[in-house]
Amino acid sequence: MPVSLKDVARKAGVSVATASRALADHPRISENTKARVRQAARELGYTPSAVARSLVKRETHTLGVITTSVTDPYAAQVVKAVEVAAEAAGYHLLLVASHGVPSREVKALRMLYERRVDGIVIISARGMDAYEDVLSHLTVPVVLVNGRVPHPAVRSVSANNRQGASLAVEYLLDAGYTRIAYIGGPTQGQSARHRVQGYVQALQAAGLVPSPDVIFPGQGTAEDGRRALRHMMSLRPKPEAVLCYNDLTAFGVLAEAWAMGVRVPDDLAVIGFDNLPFSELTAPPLTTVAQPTEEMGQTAVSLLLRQRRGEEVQDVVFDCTLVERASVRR
Amino acid sequence: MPVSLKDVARKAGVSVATASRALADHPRISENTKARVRQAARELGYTPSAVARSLVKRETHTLGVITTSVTDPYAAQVVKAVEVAAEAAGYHLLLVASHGVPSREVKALRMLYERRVDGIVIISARGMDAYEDVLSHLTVPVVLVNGRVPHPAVRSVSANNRQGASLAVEYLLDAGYTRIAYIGGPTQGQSARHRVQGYVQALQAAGLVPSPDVIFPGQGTAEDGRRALRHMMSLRPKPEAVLCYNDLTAFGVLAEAWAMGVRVPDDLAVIGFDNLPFSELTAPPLTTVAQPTEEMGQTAVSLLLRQRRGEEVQDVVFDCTLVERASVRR
DNA sequence: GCGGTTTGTGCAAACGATTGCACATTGATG
DNA sequence: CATCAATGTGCAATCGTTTGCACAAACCGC
Repeated sequence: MPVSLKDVARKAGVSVATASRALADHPRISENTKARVRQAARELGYTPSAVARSLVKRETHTLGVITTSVTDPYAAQVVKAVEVAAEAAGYHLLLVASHGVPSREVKALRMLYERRVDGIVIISARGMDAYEDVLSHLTVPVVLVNGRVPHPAVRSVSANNRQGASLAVEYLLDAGYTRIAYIGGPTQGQSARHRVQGYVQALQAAGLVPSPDVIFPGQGTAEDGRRALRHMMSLRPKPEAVLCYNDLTAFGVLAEAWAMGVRVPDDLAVIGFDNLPFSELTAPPLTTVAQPTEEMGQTAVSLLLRQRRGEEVQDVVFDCTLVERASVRR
Repeated sequence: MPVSLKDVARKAGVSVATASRALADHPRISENTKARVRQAARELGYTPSAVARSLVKRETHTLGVITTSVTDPYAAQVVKAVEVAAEAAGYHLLLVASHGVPSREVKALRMLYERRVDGIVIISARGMDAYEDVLSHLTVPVVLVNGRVPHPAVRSVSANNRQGASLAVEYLLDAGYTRIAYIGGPTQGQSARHRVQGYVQALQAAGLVPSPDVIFPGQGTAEDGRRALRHMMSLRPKPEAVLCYNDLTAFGVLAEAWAMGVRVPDDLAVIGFDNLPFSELTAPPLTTVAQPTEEMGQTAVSLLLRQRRGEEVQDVVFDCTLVERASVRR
């Protein structure tokens, strides 16, 4: 059983109130008493109970994070960013995985609320629709990273996925590629919708017509990339380049290309999205669209904390940048 | 402000005690009352406060997890396993990153204790020595994954790193390689020490003498792999195969090999350790030693929970297995 | 119609902190 | 020496639950 303030107070021969103030370095407590209390606390190995403190202070100094899975490297990056920003502000993270299942996202939301976290960040939410009724009773700020929900109280910070995808396509166009394929992501998420839009728009802006038979479905997994590549290689004429919904899909393309003897970028240029740490380790290193995950995480935390202080805050959108590596010929 | 049980009780016209029992489905509360209370709770959007409950029940249903970083893919795998095991048992995770700094590990430990988590799992601990005094006052079970600490109250679950490394070397020997290099990991951690021992022992068991000039230092990063490969290629005779402390290092070797035009496995066989999800996506796919991370995570949680119930538990060690892929010729 | 069980509810004391207020000392001031 | 401010400490309420115990009403068997 942990030692409580009462134990410390008894040992120091003072009241609980005094012990509390002594440890909090209250100015009205004599140095002498403070010393005695601190001494007692040390000897007993006293560690204050954050749960008791949270109850009275009505704040837990904890942020809830809902993510699909820790093993999703993109999510991991933003979790990390959130973690350092939170840590810097004196907050810690209660992490829960939804495994992409909408019902579990809602359950997670409720559980975090029960635990009275001071703010909630949801990364890449899927089941937005079902949120309505849960959200309506929440008294805690929520921000979505790369997602949106119609609820007025929910803020979002996201990458400009449309712009990012367009950027990639323009880059390919610039490099002389014209027959450009696309491998899509989970259609429930808005990032996937925006990316395909960006792809289509950039093509149209260049006077090209996006052909449905080079737009492949996918869920953002490596396996989707492999499968799409196999289809792609059976097409006549073959695509010269492919933009992938995310890096993971691109990794699948690269892996399957190696297995099939397709040379990248000579036979096919490949471009990813997310700039995962691994993407500079592939053979060839992957050209990809980067989101400023660092800033996004920081911003998410900052929005949460500002909302908590009663400030009115706006959604924020970050532009993407292109990271040139060797999977596209220049 | 969240609505409290008092609000619900008032609305239903009963005492707080009755409201509490009604929601807990206590047998001595009439169906009628239960219905009224539930109704009131629903209408007000009542969500019980886990912090208040934790205070009286003296349990938080939360497990603390200390890891180097969420972006470390190995750690992420075991965090995930811990997460699902915890979830299944009705627990959630307070995640904190130490960034490999011993002092932060200790701080994290203290913070988790303050928050009265029901158990703590530490993944790949580094600064074991400094733990002694913190640990001595802890009244919460702690288990280390892939690490050990002399403290009697701390259990550990780990992979048999020595056996794993030996397994890899024997596999290479079997395949006809004899000049086998090794790229090491962080020497503070015990996993790195055991792996190099396994490497050395397997060589000696085959009557070979491990040569210091093919044992390269490293910290388990991709950059270490790249650097080591460059050194290696300048050696005469060159090593025919290399065992890496972990997959990340192996990825670096592979990436640099691609850049230098070194063919794997024809010019050099490469073998990793950890079997990260990405290791089947490299070119060529990486042969590697796998730890049963799933079981390890589950076991960690189970040890924690059993210790909490007062059971006496033992350390557990899992054997590693070899995952054959294409970075070693057969 | 009387003891005795069953059923349903509330009072009040926890859990472990924080904090407003009252009170007792001490010291300074006129 | 009376007055008042400053200093140091404790009492008790509070945060939002749970739960042991007491108690009243209803029901039972005889």
